[in-house]
Amino acid sequence: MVLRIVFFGTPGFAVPTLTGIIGHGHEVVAVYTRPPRAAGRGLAARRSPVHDVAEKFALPVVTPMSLKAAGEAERFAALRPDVGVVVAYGLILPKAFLDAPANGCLNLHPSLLPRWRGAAPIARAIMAGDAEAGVMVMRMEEGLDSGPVAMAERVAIAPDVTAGELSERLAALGADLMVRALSALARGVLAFTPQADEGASYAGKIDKSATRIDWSKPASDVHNLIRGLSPEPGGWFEADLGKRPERIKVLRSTLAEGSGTPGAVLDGQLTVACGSGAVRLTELQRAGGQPVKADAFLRGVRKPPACLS
RNA sequence: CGCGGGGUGGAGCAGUCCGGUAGCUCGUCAGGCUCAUAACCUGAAGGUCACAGGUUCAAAUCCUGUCCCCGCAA
Repeated sequence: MVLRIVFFGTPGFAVPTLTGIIGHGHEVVAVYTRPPRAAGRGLAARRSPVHDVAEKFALPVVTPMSLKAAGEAERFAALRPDVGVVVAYGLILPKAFLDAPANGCLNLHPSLLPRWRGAAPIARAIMAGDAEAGVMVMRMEEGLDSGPVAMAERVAIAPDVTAGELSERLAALGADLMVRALSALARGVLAFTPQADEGASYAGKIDKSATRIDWSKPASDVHNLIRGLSPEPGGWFEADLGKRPERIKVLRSTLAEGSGTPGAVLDGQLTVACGSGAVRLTELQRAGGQPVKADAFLRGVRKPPACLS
């Protein structure tokens, strides 16, 4: 049975699921995505990754500023969807949207629910030092990411993996999971298990003020911050490399041996002392520059920094 | 027209203010040394200095315009 699907998604994370659904022959009758933002450096309005993909497949694209606006729920219901599929859309769906499709709305969420409900589950899981992450397909209800779960996939979080890498992996696994869930739904055999509320935690948005590296923290915390924020928005520190103090992002690091005053550079390989232990910075990005490996970074610096802040 | 940094052999950078031989640290290639090596020594190749005009005896450098990359902010 071919399902009539309305897809909701915005960033690159949602793209594999959209293309997966299309590839499995379902009828995507509309794609909702956040409107092009007057974002970017100059002013240029930029369309979302999902928007671009939807256009490539000549799918109708809908970009409401708000789903609460008059007529939006009616317009959605008029599409007569069998199911709504939501992946990192960026707007809360009002109850009228959740109830409109015959089978409700399914959401793909990249965490092991009930842990890390909310906005930034992948980054939060890494920053917290979790050993495991995952993706889940659940039926949406009014609570935030609290609906009953139908399918799940777990993955180990490797010691040095970055949020970007993990996100890519989960996006691919999640796309496959959602496709399977939709197949089961089409056959009428998709079953749901309620989430336990004990153990629930919330993954709040990443506050820019929390992206600065605090060298006085334990090395594991520093390392987890760096990789949890990599590549976006990026953990950073400040140092004077010869001209004036500049902001330097750290995209990649490893735990290392050593100790010293927090922020002190302990050797010629950018091993930096933390509150306890040390981390080695292996990929960095200067303001205005491209991300580079540590050796290239050091080659371009007049004097290697001795102390980071 | 939000603020700012940048484009210089394959990589990362200096040189630009104050015009006058294309530099540094690496990489690559060749040879040497070595039991051996990512180590060390010697040598070599590799560049329209983003693009287009202008000024000048002379432009990577000064002037004008264009393209592209990035940090911040939203």
